[in-house]
Amino acid sequence: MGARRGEADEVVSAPGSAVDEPAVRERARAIPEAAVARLAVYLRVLSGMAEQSVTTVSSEELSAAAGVNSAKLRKDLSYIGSYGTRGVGYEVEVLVGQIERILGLTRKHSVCVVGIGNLGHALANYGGFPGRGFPVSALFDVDEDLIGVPVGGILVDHIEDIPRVCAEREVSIGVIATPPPAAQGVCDRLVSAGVQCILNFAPVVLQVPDHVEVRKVDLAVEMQILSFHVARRADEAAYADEGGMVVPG
Amino acid sequence: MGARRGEADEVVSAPGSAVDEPAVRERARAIPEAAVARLAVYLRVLSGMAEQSVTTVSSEELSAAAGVNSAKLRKDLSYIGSYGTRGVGYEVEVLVGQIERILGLTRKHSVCVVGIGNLGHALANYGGFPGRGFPVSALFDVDEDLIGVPVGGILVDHIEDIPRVCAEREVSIGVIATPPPAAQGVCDRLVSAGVQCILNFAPVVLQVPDHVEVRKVDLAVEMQILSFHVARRADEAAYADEGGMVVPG
DNA sequence: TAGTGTGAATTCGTTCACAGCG
DNA sequence: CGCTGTGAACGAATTCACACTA
Repeated sequence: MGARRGEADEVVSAPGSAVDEPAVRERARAIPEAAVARLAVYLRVLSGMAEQSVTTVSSEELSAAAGVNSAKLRKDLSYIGSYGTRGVGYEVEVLVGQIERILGLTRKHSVCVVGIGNLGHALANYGGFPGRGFPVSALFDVDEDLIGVPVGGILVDHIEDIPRVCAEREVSIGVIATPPPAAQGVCDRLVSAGVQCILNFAPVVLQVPDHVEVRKVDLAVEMQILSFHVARRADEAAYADEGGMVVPG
Repeated sequence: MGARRGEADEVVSAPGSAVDEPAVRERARAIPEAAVARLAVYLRVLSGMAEQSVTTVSSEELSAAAGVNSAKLRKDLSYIGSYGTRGVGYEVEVLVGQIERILGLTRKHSVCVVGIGNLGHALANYGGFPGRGFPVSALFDVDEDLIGVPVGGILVDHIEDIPRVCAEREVSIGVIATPPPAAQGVCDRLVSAGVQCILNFAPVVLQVPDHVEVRKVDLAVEMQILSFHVARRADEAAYADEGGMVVPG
């Protein structure tokens, strides 16, 4: 904390005129995280449509395919500019391009995977991560039997070499797929190697400096949230059985 | 939609007096989703503490370990009742028990995994899902070469048998790890088999009836969110270089 | 006319700040 | 006295509803 808190001139009208690259800076900061996640989903749906030679979509169609309501979709798209045509809809190609630009997908992001167990293997074998643009360019483990072995076409290096290898291959995203006890140590190495974005599959809360972005994928948490819903349903059912629920007209 | 929208008497004061099981029903519905996800994290941290024979924690300690601030932690815990001691903190064992109860972890939830590729294998081999309480009791695929083969101790069945097998083994959570084109079909089968909770690893937006709960784990989306942050950082750096940033006092 | 783009209203979640209790 | 538990203030995200325009 300190130098943060942008001067961001409120997101006012008059957006996408002539300019191309500039003016995006202020904009980018203003997009809510939740909207960014959805933009990625819209992008996938739109890519599918493009493949099927669909050229135009309305907010209604696109939102249905993406599983959100149309107001939310339009609001989300408005964060990135005005690329629709009133009375008509959006050009698929244009939206794909604009979302890719905002998400920074016009540039490649080298990825490394640390921890080549079951999951690490699965990740390495995706070979060029989901949706491409994310080439896996380094793999790490501690197991001596794995060092130097190719997995998904990449040789596994030792965890000690994270700083050197990550620097050489300009890794910008680190994926942690180690057992829990190893995760924080690996994370520290990645951070000192200059990696600023981390995707963590280990069920551990990572401690990182402010400038590092961590996203986590936590199986146990997901399962437990589902469990909560199962339980809630059971409670409601029991409640209804007791005569507590009013049957609607 | 219709019979929803609880009568929930506002969550007012005077909570955990004598009653034990009842009164929780109204309560459960009132816990924000975001808080449920965090409760799962607190549970893990607390379990770790219990293993190390820690008997008491303050909101300050626990929140630091869980990576949230203490106000949020206390608010989250207040949703499940008043189990702390003012001036002291919380008893680890008590909190573990209460969170497990709220998350429905006192009951086992049978899980099936559909799609036994790289990821499916990894999931099946966790054998009894993260944090236990989630025994994997069925596996499915379409590949004839896999049917009848044991993976992680369970025989793989054909996708056509989802309804029968899921009913027999009382599966309450379905995990989809198939290629994208197969996901919706599998989802439909799970739903018609009575599975009400689904964890979806396929990069597809599933369409399900209202009463089914879907959580998704979407690698591509996670990577793209990180990409967005990389891009934002780059923009900010460029902006600062241009002399646009005011160096704070 | 059909459908975008967006202020305004609303809902939801977080943080503050302090009363109350052990 | 210290720490919990929580109303109240705040802020972020969603939804509404309609002016606007191709």
